[in-house]
Amino acid sequence: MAIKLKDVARQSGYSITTVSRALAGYSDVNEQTRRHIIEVASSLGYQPNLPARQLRIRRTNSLGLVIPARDHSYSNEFFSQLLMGIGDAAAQSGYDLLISAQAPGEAEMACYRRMVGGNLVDGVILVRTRRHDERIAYLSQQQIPFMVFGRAAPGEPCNFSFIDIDSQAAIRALVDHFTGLGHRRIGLILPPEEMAFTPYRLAGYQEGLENAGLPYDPARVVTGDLLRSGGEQGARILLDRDPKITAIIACNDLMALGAMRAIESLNLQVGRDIAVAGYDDIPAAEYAYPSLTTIHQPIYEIGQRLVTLLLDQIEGRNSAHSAVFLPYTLVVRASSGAPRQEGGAQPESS
Amino acid sequence: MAIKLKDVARQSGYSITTVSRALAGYSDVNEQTRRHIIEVASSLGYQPNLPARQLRIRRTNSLGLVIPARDHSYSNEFFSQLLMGIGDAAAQSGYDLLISAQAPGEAEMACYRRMVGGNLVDGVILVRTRRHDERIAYLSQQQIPFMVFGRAAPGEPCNFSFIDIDSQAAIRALVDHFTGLGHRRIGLILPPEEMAFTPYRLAGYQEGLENAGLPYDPARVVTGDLLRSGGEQGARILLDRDPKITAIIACNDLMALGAMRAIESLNLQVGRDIAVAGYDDIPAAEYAYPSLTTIHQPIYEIGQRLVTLLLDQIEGRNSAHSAVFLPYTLVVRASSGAPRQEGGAQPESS
DNA sequence: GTGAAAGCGCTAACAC
DNA sequence: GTGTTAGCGCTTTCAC
Repeated sequence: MAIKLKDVARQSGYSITTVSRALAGYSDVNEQTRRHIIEVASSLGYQPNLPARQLRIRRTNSLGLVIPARDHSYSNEFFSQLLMGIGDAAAQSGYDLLISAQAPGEAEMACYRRMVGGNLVDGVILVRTRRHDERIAYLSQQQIPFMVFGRAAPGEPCNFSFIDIDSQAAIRALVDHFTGLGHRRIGLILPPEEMAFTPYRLAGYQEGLENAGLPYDPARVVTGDLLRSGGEQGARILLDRDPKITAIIACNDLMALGAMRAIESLNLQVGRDIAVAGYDDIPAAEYAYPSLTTIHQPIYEIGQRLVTLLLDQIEGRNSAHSAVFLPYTLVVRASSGAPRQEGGAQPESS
Repeated sequence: MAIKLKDVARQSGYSITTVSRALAGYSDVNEQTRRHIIEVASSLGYQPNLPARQLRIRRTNSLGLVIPARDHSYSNEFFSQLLMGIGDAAAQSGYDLLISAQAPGEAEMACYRRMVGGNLVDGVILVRTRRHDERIAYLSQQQIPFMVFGRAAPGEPCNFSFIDIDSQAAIRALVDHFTGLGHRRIGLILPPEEMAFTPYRLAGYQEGLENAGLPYDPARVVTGDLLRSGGEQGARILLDRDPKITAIIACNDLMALGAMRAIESLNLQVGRDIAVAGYDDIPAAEYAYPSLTTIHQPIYEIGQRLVTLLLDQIEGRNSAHSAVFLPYTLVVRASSGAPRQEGGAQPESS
């Protein structure tokens, strides 16, 4: 049997109450007494039973996080980096992480209900907002503190605290970059429809084209599944529709790698024949194909800030909704060369 | 106030006891009654208070995992891959993960004591065994189910359940590979002393040399910190001691990348002037420098199996200690070419 | 097949 | 400063 408060009480000659207060650091305990009690407790190797405490005080000192199960994982690298930021910040403030891997769907919602309704966590971090996000609706309704990475889709109410990157500006910057180099036929591989950030990225693409006086052609835009395979298929479709495309922007790095594979399999050379750009997902940029232009997001830092802001809510330091936007970085590598063919002057026809 | 058993009882007209049993799926409840109770419970949105249940039944349905804090993180990629395997397998069996990020040291031990002694977890997964591992000693003594990735150091008792890779054979295979290509001056960058697997890797290196009839020269061996910087420094030292080295084996991929950087900074070419090999840490091999020869471990699968075996212990399916060895794969890429210089026939002198 | 009651280990009124 | 006591919400004898 484990040592409990009662044992420390008996051994030290004080009551359970006094022992509890002494150990909790309350001020109304004689210093003498406290020292003695602490002494006894540590000599007995006392460890408080945490579920009992949690039941009593309705706090757990843990944060909930539901990550996508592998089969549906859009990008491991992204989540691991985020997780490290969240984990480090949480641990530094004395919080544990309660994690469950679930694919979107009913089991995922049940997981949130269990964590939140079951009093397992003091707050929740939610990643990758979806359109009409059921999870956010649930958390708001439960009035539990939570922080979100990613604002709501355009037109939807965004009455919750979040951190986001201006992905619209980021994609626009990529397009500007390419048009600046003379590219005029630029393809885009979008994330799935249901992701809240997808419309922002499309908007950024359109703005970039407009900046350069280029027309928007829906045939240059496809949707991928955020996996390598999605990028590969997407690039195939784009090049099939228009073999004269000179640059492809994928909305995450994994799809960009897939696009590169497709390009190579067509016996074209990435960076010479066709430029490719990605977006964040592989923060360890050093490992990535050096010919990939990409948008870098400070994912680790985002994880840390999510925790900081969440703890502000939990510990009552700030009740207002916060909307934080972090800066991105355009990382240009070898692949963003000028387009290969007939100059860039003449307007294109569809 | 959240709905509790009492509310469901009142609303359904049955006692708390019966409601509890009906919901728990006990057989001694009238089917009629059960249906009615379940109906009422779900209409009220009942969610059991988990800390209360945990207190009562002394089970939490979660598994503990302490990961290294970033500053001390040897390799994020490695841990994220492992985490995904662990997370998926745990979720599939209805377990959550309780995670804390801690650097080795006193706070780390306190974390284990809190999780285990505080009744927060039903079992623990421990990664990267150390020499005289205090964590393992603690867990054994507490008699809590736990699984370890990595056996004990040679000569130390290994009376706990673990999964491991035969890293001795793996390093030997790398050396065999290089000597087979004609390399005769092969450097080795070892992991830190305190890691339990370090001696196995050194032994594999020595065996490989012996296989080829080459002498073992301690000057060809250095220790790194498992980070990129450690590999860079290590390679510098090795090349400083003997500029004629034609191959370097780093004991993880990150150090291998560091070694490559050092080589390039000396205006040598990896794969032509000097061959480089790594070991596991970056499972997403596709992203890695294509000129890296490496040993691949099935890290995701190891994570899954760790959970499977841990649950066997927790749920009483198997009480015996298990020692599982999983196979590695030698992945040969561009860099393992033949040595650059004066042929491979003459024996080397130190 | 169902209910009354005890108790898991802790914290927090409240009394002294 | 310290002790008595109630009770957090659940499961589980035990009685009927």
